[in-house]
Amino acid sequence: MIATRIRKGIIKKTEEAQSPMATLIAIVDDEPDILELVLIHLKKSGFLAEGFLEAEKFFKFLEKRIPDLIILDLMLPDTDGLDVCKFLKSKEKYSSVPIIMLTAKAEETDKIIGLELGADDYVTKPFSPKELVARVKAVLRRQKKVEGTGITTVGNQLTIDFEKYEVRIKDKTVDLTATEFKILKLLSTRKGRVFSRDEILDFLWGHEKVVIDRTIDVHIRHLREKLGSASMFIKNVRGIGYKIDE
Amino acid sequence: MIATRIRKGIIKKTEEAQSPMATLIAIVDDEPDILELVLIHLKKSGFLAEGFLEAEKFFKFLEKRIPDLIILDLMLPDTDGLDVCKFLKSKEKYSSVPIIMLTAKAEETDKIIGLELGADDYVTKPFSPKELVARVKAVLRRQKKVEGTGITTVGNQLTIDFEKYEVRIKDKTVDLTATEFKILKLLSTRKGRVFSRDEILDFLWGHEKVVIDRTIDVHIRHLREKLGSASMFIKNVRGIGYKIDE
DNA sequence: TATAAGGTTAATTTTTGGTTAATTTTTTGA
DNA sequence: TCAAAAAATTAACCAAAAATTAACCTTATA
Repeated sequence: MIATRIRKGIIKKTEEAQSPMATLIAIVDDEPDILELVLIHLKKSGFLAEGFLEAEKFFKFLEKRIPDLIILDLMLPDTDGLDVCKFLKSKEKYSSVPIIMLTAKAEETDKIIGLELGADDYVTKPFSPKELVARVKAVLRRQKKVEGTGITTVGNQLTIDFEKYEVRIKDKTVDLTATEFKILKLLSTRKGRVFSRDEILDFLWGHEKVVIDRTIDVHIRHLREKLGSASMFIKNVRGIGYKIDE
Repeated sequence: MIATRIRKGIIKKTEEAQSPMATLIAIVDDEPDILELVLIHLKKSGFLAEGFLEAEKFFKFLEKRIPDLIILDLMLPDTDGLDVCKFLKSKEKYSSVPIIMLTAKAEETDKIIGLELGADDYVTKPFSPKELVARVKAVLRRQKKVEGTGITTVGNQLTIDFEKYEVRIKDKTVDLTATEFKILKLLSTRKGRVFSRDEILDFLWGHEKVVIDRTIDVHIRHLREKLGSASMFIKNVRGIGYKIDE
């Protein structure tokens, strides 16, 4: 009897351990109905979700916890969603948190602006909650968190160890220069997200150093050369910049 | 009485059954929300976790059980987290239990102080629960490796005895200065990990002393000279720092 | 207080790789 | 289908980083 209970206990524990970890999602939207609806659907899908009607309260929340993903309405009453996005991206702490934008208009220009500001995806209103949840999952899947372990993989043949500054392709180590490594790091920590050449340069050298942005092309070339077959994951988005796509 | 015996039995069985995973983690944090969140995530990851809002209760708990890892908020209402850390490290009983510090500010000085006091890692608020869990796993993983002898070997010709402050190359002892030894220790306890010159300097002298980082180059040179053939394991990563690579 | 040991600095040489600019190829839209 | 724009490629140049060397402090100790 006791034995059985012990067994069960163990089995249950194991199952828990294998289940996906709770993912915290923050939603900022000034329309209570929509906020409520989104929250319900996210929670039904097993996410931990927190909603905010004002940017103000959202910022308060941010001081205590960093969510795994942020859903942001472009149109907020107190602040502009784009400004929030810009702010988040400028802070080291939050810069790696993926953002999904909710936009009222499906204008192509908005999309571009969103991409340039660092959003990882955008959903146009009106939207179906199911679609939003699907997008959330897609972005998270792409992301494949690096945190803590300091290791990430791209297309399961390329592994990047941030502590060791080591890159391996199918267990063969590849020598990268510091700059090449940093670019790869930037792109791979936000898979799918497009980075402009200026953004990459800022990441590399900060604002002080002024360098022609064509330089990035050359670094990308070197990277691609060294990565060989795995270079297929580094993609150019014409007119905008570069990204990693698995 | 019977209850006690059953309990004992269960505990023993459980430990046997899931040797790597039945890890007990204690968290001390005065903010109920954060405590709750962390507990949820740790448990979902398969850890046994106990939370404490006050240092007082945590100490009571310590009299009964020694956790495998402690997560400690630097800012506690009744006691200073640093004092708790100092106390734990001073007691033979608890000195080998790894500690992860939660700090409100990302002040560099705090970090160093924490590390000097024996904390194994630190996470700055706000943090993502996932990151914390990943750090916990990383610290535990590291712990396992170091446990036991206190002797490390590099590329099976270089042995380092941390207790005796002794370095041998193929059974011939090598005389190192304290500084050289410390650098070798730092690099060899986290093989492969690249340390910047600043990190090495912080490890050597803390933050008070201000020294030009070129100094490290000279120490490395001396080290390499003394290590002879084994110096091949000390590698420079241009633009980043030094590491040991086997 | 003289001495030795070890840490630091500074100056010089060597090596590496980041930047530029010129050229070719590719993409896109009129 | 053609012209313009953007990206890829290539090689030369040069500046930054590391290695090396020697001289100079600092501190502990006899």
